[in-house]
Amino acid sequence: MLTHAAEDYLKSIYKLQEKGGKVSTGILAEYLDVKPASATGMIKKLKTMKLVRHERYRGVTLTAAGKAIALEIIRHHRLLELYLFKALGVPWDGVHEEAEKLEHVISEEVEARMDEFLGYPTADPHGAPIPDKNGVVTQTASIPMTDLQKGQTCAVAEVSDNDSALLRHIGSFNLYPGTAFRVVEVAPFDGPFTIDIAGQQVVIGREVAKHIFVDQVQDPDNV
Amino acid sequence: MLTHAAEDYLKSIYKLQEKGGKVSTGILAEYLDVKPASATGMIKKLKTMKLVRHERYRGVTLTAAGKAIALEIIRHHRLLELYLFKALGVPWDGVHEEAEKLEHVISEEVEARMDEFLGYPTADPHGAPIPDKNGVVTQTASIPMTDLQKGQTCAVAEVSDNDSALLRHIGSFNLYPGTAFRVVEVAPFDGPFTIDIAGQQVVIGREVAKHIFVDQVQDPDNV
DNA sequence: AAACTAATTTAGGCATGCCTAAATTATATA
DNA sequence: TATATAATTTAGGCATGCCTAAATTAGTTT
Repeated sequence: MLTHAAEDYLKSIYKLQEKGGKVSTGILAEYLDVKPASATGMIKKLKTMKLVRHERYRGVTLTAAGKAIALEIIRHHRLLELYLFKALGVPWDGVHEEAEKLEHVISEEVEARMDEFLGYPTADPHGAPIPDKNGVVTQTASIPMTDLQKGQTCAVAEVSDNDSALLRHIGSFNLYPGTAFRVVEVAPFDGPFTIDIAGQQVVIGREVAKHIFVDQVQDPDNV
Repeated sequence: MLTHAAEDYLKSIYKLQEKGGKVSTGILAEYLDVKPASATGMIKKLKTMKLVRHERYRGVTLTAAGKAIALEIIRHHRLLELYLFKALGVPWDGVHEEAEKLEHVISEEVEARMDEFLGYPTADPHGAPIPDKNGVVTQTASIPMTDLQKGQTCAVAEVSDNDSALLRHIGSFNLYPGTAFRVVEVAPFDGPFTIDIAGQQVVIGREVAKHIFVDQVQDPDNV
């Protein structure tokens, strides 16, 4: 079995590969809050285990085996987040941290029981997709809220999960995934967004909006 | 924060202290499946942390601080066992192993939510007492099943939790804590027990009976 | 009391995974 | 092309927690 640290490296490589593309030692080290020299060491070890490919000075890639493990850990993480949120009522700004520890430790049995309890869900409380038990990820297309125009309606698809204070803030406006809203006003010069959620008007700063992703975007009827 | 290993040592010292009395380095090492030299090393470290008292060649004792941590871990373990059993339907012969890993990792928040969900329980699925959040243990008096006489009635109070196969065996007779039964026959020369559970007669070998503890013992009416 | 046995502790080693500092390689600029 | 800068890797160290082998201490026997 792999160590927790090794699992964290594989998970991080997968995530960085998803958005960025090339995963350098430095980027990986920064993401894991570790020095580059430490990342080099773990990369070497993972390479001997045939979980990653690596060419000096050229970055890391997951092998099929490495990707499978990364997806397994991500699945654990997201299932746990949703389970803690729905079954135990842990507030959504706390589930990430908790799942970060539990994801390395739960058995396949517990994974399966949570999955069943939750009705085989496809997204965690922040809207991130949950890989199925075969490692298949169903991605949904979404755009950053900052791309919205005045008058458009949409639904929250996903929010960043790593900043607890930000999540509390977003949660206070009820901007959970699935929530629909309409853009009432976009202040000029990269100013805040005023939106309408179920009749309530709230103002969302640009920095916050960058961490919110939406889908089901529709233009206003009267244009 | 303590390491998982240190927590396991404290927990083990507590448990050995409970039944045996004096906890020697050797006993502790054997219990933890570790060499005596390793136990010596950890004992030294725990001593510098003022979690145990130790005199060379004379055994270990928990300090108040050490006992508090031990009880906290045991509370986690037993709450987790019951939660996994009741909320997720993990079979009772699997919950021990799972809880063994999770006990070091859950937050106070999750502990509290499980406690609430379960209605502030006082015993785990094997009948072992769950310390309350202040570390208070409510012990119930029970006797080994092997002390029972023909004709007596009683209820299962507790069963050993560390042998998975044994638990499956006991479970197949429905001998869960709380289950009442009557002793129909005790075979001579330390032979097996024949008991009546809800009208069904089953035979329990002596070796198995040693791991079952009962309370509410009553003598037959017609004697 | 001396000697033997059992328990415990000390000493030295190994793997993991982090660190800092120095050396190396790649890339961009003059 | 030569040099400066940035990224990466190597080298050596530290803490944790396990191991084996050897030394020490305690307790028991003769």
